[in-house]
Amino acid sequence: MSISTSEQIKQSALQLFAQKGYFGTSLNDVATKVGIKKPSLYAHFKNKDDLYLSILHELMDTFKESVSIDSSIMEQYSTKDLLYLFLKNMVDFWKDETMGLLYKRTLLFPEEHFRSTIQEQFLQTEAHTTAILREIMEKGKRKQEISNQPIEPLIDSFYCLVDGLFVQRFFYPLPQYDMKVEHAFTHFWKAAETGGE
Amino acid sequence: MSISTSEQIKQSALQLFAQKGYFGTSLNDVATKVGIKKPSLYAHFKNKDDLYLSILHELMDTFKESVSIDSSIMEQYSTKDLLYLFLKNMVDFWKDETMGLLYKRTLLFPEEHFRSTIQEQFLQTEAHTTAILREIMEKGKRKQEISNQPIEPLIDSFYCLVDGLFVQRFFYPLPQYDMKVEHAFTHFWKAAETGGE
DNA sequence: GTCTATAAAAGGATAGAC
DNA sequence: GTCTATCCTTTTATAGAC
Repeated sequence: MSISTSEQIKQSALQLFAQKGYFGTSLNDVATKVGIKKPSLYAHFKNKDDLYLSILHELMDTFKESVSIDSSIMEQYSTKDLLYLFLKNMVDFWKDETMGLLYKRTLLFPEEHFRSTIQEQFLQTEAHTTAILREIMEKGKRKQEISNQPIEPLIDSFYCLVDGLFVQRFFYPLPQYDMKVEHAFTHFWKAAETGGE
Repeated sequence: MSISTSEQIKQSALQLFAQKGYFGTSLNDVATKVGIKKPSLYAHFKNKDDLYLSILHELMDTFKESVSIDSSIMEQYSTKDLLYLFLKNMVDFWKDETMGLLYKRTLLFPEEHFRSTIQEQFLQTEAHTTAILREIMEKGKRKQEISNQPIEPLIDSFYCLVDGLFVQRFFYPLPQYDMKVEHAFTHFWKAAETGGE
């Protein structure tokens, strides 16, 4: 048994929305890519908005899952490794040419029509990631792997690092980019760890 | 004498393209915003692409001009002040709700149709900014205001800072954002200056 | 230069046969 | 579920009067 048509539609639409945006993508484009005719789409989705929103919804879920850290790993790893893992999870998600690209496009330039819906979803997602980040850092302070400083500025600082890498993925080819990630994280950790100034 | 219709069209279109993108903006939207009828636009521009490209072209010119540094200032200011001025010039450009926004949108998500044209323009612009940056830093090394290290990684590092702030302007309201800029630059300079590690 | 009228094409969406 | 045919609307673009 192979992949369902609904799933094929979502995958094709995801790619097109990511590359060309909501208005840049027509239902005809989607249908052609799947290999069916435009009206057949309506057997699977109410309309274009329904298709778009269902993709966005899955996207957010996938992102949250991607950056989550298993509790057993949370126990075993050092704070530095946890932070690096967390950053890598995000970065790997953005490396994806489809999901990562749509995530970026949607976050930075939400379609005006459902801006509030999108914003709400992102706030939830951000709350989720911030909770993980805070947990890692608080544990790091307890274990004295992170120097004794307030946590909020550290989180801010981490997000700044994250945002820079978020954009740089647009510009640099992969091996070069991976090195930037490495360097940036090293720099960040230097200022966070116990003994760092 | 007041502003010409052509100019009004370009200003209105600039705002709309920035906020809603190329495909999200119809010529009807533009005409309505200007207060004329759609066909009147064609007395000023060949077609939609012509209007869009002429706006992009001006945008790049304005950006280049914004980040340029007068030679007399180049002589007088310290390296630290020059770098800060240079960063502020870019950041101020992105603060603009219209030009800055269109710049970001175009750079990150160029319309597929003229992707190559756009990319070419950005490469020229980047060459321009990099030249300024290199000039500042080389002078800084000669004057021993910057520690004796290779310049390329320093430029990379500066661009990383720039990219992070580029994105963060989407998320933070102005007074908060200005503080982020301040902090991020301070952090950058610490690692660059003579005596910094 | 700006308008009305209109063409020509594309996009979203539905009806109904198979 | 998928197709053809069709509808309605929007969009880009042109023709021609004023």
